[in-house]
Amino acid sequence: MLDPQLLRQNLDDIRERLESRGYTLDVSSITDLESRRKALQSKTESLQAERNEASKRIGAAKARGEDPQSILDSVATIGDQIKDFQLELTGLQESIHEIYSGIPNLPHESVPIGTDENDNQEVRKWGSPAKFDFEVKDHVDLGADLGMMDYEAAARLSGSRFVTMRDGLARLHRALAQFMLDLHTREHGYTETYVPFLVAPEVLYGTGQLPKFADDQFSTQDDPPFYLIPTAEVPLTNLVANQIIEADDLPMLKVAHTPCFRREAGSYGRDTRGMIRQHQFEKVELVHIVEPNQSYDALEKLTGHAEAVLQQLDLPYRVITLCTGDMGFGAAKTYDIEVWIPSQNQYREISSCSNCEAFQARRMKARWRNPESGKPELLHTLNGSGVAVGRALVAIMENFQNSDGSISVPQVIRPYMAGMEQIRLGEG
RNA sequence: GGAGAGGUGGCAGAGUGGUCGAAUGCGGCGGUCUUGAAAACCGUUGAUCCUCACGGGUCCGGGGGUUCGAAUCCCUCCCUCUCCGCCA
Repeated sequence: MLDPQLLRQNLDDIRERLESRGYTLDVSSITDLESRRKALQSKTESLQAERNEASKRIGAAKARGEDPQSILDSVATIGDQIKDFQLELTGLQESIHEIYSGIPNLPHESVPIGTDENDNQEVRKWGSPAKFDFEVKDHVDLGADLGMMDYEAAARLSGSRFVTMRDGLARLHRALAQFMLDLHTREHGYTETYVPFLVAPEVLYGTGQLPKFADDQFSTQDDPPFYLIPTAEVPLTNLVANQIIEADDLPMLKVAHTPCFRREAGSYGRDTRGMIRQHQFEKVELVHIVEPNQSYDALEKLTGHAEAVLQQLDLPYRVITLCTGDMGFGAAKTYDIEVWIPSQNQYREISSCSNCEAFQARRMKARWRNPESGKPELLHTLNGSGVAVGRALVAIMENFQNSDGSISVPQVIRPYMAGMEQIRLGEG
């Protein structure tokens, strides 16, 4: 959520800045609602003040043994009036809050203006795609030929966009997550964190998935429902919801390995083949909780930590800055890291690193005590994949495939697989 | 799932209808004393909304009710703890 004060005072300016991300702010209805709210609020509050004052006089009169009847008469109807006003005021405030909750974050000034992914800017490239002297297979064929990856079996259990794996591939998948966790905790200073995979609705509100993106989430039928986390960003970031963090405890760097669940509504027909886009996948997620003036430094560091994973795995990638039109709802600035996928002859997203500034913190009421002011102030939150495990598996399978259909295990992963150097047919 | 106890400021803990946003202690901050520190003593110390400001409103787990007035009474939901049952 944007700062309501800022919003009220700079409506036109903010409308203009949001225009760059393809969002049209309804200035006139906001102006209208706000002016009605303002009038009603001051009217209600002065009535409350009047009642409080009279009630005190009644108490004082009784204490002196006097008859308070005349004061009682004078406030006989005030309670009902207040109730009516409050009802209307609450309604107005809810409408305003609903509108504000649906407004995306303001892009940072360094974000390129653009409408879609074609306007994203490449920041840097690392490594160079390997040259193959044979016809490359995609990970689906590689996995099937090894007998270790079966989409039909998964479909019999759960329908489309699920996978089953066995033997070497299942193990490689697990090893990748272990490797990433160890790298981030041992070398990048993150605290390994275990979190719930089912969360309450207000938790999804805090990070911005609700109310606008309810259709993308899986939920249970309980009342209130539990939501299956679409990313560990949700529970990790919400750990500071409704908290006031001491300056000494910042920055907080958290890492978690979790399954992620997404409906993928609206992506029909996209990436239907293989593991790129699934209803269930695993991800190692990085979250930074920082004081505001550190957040852009933190974004560079966070992105670097995700890149380190790919560098150690020796996977070629590039980093791009998302343009205003391609950014997610809560982000002020986002770097995507894209890994080389040989079968598609292109780079595909494997990590997305965002600075949300105070956007999520305001929704979550996540604050820190600024030593300079002594007052609680909003934190800045950042998140990034470090990295998507399923897509890393795809990238390794395709980039490390050999002409005989076997897959070489990257050096850094071998200790996690009892020294195994290759995954090949008939060997578990 | 059953039975019981309980949710009050950073923490502990009083407060059962009226100047209670809340005693007291601890902690934090400032000061006196000290070469410095500790101890002792004094002072100070919740969050949030509206307002340029003055000032005012709201908050004692959430929601609702009774009342001129609710931390306090009633209803309801949630959570925590203890015991039993079940379970990994």
